[in-house]
Amino acid sequence: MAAARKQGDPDLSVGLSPDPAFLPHDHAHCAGDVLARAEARVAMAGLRLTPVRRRVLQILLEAHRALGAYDVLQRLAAEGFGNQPPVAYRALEFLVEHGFAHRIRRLNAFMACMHPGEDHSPAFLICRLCDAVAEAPAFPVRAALDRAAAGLGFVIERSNVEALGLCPACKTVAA
Amino acid sequence: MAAARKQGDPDLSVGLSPDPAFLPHDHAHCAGDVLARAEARVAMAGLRLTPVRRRVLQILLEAHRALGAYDVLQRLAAEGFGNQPPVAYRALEFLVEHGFAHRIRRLNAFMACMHPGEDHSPAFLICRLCDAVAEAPAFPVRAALDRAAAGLGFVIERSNVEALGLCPACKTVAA
DNA sequence: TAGTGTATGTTATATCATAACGTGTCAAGG
DNA sequence: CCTTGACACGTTATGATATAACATACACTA
Repeated sequence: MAAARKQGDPDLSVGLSPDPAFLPHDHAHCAGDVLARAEARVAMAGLRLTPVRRRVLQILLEAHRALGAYDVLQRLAAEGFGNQPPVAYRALEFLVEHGFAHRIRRLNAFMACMHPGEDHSPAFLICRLCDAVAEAPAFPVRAALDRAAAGLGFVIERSNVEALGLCPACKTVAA
Repeated sequence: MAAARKQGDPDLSVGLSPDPAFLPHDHAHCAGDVLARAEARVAMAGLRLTPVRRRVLQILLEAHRALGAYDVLQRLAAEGFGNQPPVAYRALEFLVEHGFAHRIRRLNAFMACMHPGEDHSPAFLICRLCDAVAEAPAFPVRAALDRAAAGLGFVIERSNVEALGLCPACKTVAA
């Protein structure tokens, strides 16, 4: 499914391109620059950004919102890559594993990381009306979480913070 | 699947009953008292804790760990309730909706809330080895999250914080 | 009693995800 | 050169999770 729709709704996503970040920003930066930095980081780490993986990252960057694995797969297939689920899942797993993308569990979807290599305890703000997802800086959140975990003797390795609510635009409309 | 196992693993869950909270605690309190308080809260709120819903809550309390919807369903069916997925999903949805249970997305599972009516911005600490889940107090986490969201003009309605790592017991074993 | 709202039971299907295996590619070492 | 081993990709098949849609039952009340 397209992450931005409920099951059963028609897929209006192609050509719509709503901007899912809540504040105006330089979209060119989002795609081009992030991809360039990803290439650099991959080289540094001795990883392989293969054609499928690169293309999946591009797809996520271009969509600029959370996409389901099958959405990604559909686009891959249309370009001559494999058309079976594992192709998409494997590429997505690689990207998530190495911090180039994030998995949004509430939406069963994936989105490109907008700050690869930086910060990295992201919190996701998901609009329940338009399904836009913003990646909020969340160092303080992670710090508080670490303290809570420490109190129970738990060691955190990865954390996922997802908040559901209303983005500025939908908040206004709904009011 | 049982939330405590990977796909394909045999289901050893029946009769095992490992204690998923990381610190010693009064188990009787977990089940009996929590259920009693749930009954009270339901009455206050004008909700209906029907037989299926009550039984699902009991099942979650007894299991004392995260259970998949199909695990719950299996137990319901064995007791003469409906044996189709919606029966379990609807009851679970009710419980989650009203704060009697939580959905652990990383495990595709559900667990009883151990502090119904209190605090309620829980953070879940999930052990990657034994799949035990602890519900950590997370007021500071939620506060930090609210601040981050406010900076983007986003209004949080519900939040879900899940951390993956090692519980005290597994940390020791793995060392 | 008839009507209304809510919950449950059931059928069917949609959606998400992975196991398992074969094939291709490429670089390292013989 | 040519083998070997690691890794990624393509494909088949299936498993696991979740919901739409409709039928039935039950409680309340007008």
